[in-house]
Amino acid sequence: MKKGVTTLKKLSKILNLSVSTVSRALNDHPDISDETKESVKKLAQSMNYVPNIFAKGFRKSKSNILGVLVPSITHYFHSTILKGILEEASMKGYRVIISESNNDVLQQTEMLNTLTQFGVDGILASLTKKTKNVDSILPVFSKLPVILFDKVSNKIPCTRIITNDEEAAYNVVEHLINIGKKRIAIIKEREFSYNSEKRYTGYLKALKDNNLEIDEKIIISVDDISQQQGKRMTNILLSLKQRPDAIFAITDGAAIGVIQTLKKFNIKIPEEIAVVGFSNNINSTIIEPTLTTVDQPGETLGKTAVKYLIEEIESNTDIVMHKTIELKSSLIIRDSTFRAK
Amino acid sequence: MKKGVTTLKKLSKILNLSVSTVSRALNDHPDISDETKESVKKLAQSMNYVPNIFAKGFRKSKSNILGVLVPSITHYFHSTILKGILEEASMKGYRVIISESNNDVLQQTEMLNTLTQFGVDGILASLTKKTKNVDSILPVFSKLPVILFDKVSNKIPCTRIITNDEEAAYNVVEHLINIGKKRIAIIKEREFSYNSEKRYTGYLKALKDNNLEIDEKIIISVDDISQQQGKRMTNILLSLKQRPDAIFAITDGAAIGVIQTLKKFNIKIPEEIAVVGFSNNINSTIIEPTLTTVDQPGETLGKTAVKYLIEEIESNTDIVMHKTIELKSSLIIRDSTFRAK
DNA sequence: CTGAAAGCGCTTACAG
DNA sequence: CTGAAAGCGCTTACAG
Repeated sequence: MKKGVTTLKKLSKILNLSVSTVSRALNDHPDISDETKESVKKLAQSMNYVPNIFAKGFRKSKSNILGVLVPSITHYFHSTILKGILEEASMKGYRVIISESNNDVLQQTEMLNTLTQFGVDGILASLTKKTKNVDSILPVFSKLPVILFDKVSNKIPCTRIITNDEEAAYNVVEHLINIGKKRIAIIKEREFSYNSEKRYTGYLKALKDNNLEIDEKIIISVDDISQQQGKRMTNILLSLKQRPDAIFAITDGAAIGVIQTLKKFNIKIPEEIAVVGFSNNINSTIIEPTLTTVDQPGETLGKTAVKYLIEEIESNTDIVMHKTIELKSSLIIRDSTFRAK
Repeated sequence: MKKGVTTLKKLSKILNLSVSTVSRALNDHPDISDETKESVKKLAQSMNYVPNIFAKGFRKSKSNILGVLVPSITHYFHSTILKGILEEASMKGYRVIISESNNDVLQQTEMLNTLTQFGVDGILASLTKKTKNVDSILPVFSKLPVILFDKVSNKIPCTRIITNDEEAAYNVVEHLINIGKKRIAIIKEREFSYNSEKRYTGYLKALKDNNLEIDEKIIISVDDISQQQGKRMTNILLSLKQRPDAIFAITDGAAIGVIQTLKKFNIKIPEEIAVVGFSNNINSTIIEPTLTTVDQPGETLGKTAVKYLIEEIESNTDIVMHKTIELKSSLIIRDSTFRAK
């Protein structure tokens, strides 16, 4: 530690007050006279007094640091969530430690443990896709407040902040029906993906509500959804006797692969086959035709998650009601389903 | 603090040893017998002992936390740098606090100060483009180790980690010359942007070395480089009597705007006008034609920055040699300059 | 309205 | 090889 650092002790000596009084004055304790407060604060200011965060944290066993765990920081949607988290946290006087699980279950467990032992006041986590077994991370949830966002699990008792994937997918399919499509394929993830399942449920529901046939042949599940897989699965769909007239890919990345393959075969988008993605990545306006997709409110999601987490941290009761907050996302219609003339 | 937490005191009581011995055993102090060490470690393990990071940090006035400041976390290149930072830091036993300046000079100063007072051991920062006056952030650099990366300033005495922008730009221009281009335009930022200036210097040098005319009319400077500006500036370039036969945009975003505008006017890329960007964003493979660009080693840059920062933090001398580390980036040739048949 | 004192959990110079 | 004790900078119950 640099010498010359201003401490309560130094201030108290100069002012001929006790350390306790100085501490209380700085913390606006009601017992202290306005006069004293003023003189203390003035001196503190002029001497650039900054409380030692570690002494403080140590004393109160509170760090004012939030831990955040995401699968990958370069994932665009997650980076917008992080933006919201940073902003809200900083407004509330909290700092944010970020870690990545790299979509690896082992790393995820390790990171959660390290965050915990690093003394964060609470954790905001988005799980890896492959998180089937939650046993190894469950203990963390009983040690400190943890809130899950986006990639959540319903095997874990905690507050969850998500977007209305089911409804959004329902709207996607209704939009496709509205533009005259009748044979709507979906490219989704095979299993364990909470979000994919929700979107699939919305898809099924919309088909049923509109009395459209549900055909297993155009319901495609892949292990790891990606642009590559989008391409590959489109080839499969095109090889069917009865081709679909629309393809709903569960992610923008896959939807872009779909478009690229359709273009390769000179299939007219959206006239022959319409395409919809999910997430409104930057890419979705670069691809031609521009991609109809679902815009998810990343920043708002991040901010909301922070609000609920801090509420839990600062609440005095031990009984916490776990809520599931669903934020509205919105359909963005672009050229891949409907071209304005 | 939860009750039931294992502390050194508890361990010492159970083992009938002093707290000091337990502490030393856990820290592998040479004075302690192997026997004692073993039994202490065993018990600590079985009781899930985790050192209180705040007591430790407080005691040693070291937090093992690095502060990172970037203009925007959603910026793709920076998010890859962050990935590298997180990985390297976690390997070295450090955690990372991330903040954004939102490209705002005031927020930048504030964030640097907060990081400092939050007791981070050192800071990694990438400055806002508009950082002309560094007076307000200079004090931070004398308080603790700070390393600048990517968006640096040479008005600040510190270690800098950057990519070889000048050389990379030189290579871009040489590549354009090699494919037969003679009238190469550049779209750059107006001022104060360290990176833009470097790239511009490389551009000028390559033209001179190849005896090509430097024509002010095709050297375009914009305030805030973006896709929009790329479009607008292309319109200007196309309105010239003597059109360029290649456009080098200082960022991928702008280059994409360039391509979109050229396509609007049915100009053949690269035959009539070739286009090059900078950074190798995800977008650069989505746009058609795919974009020739410069790939910058984001993760390596992040890791390197962490290495140098930790070296400074852990060095015992007060005299630190400030270095400037330049990492190699590489030209990625795609369809916007050269189409494989 | 103010102060003296204890204590948060750890490390480490000093002593043996 | 081990222990007693001091102290890091802060907050807060207790006393006046």
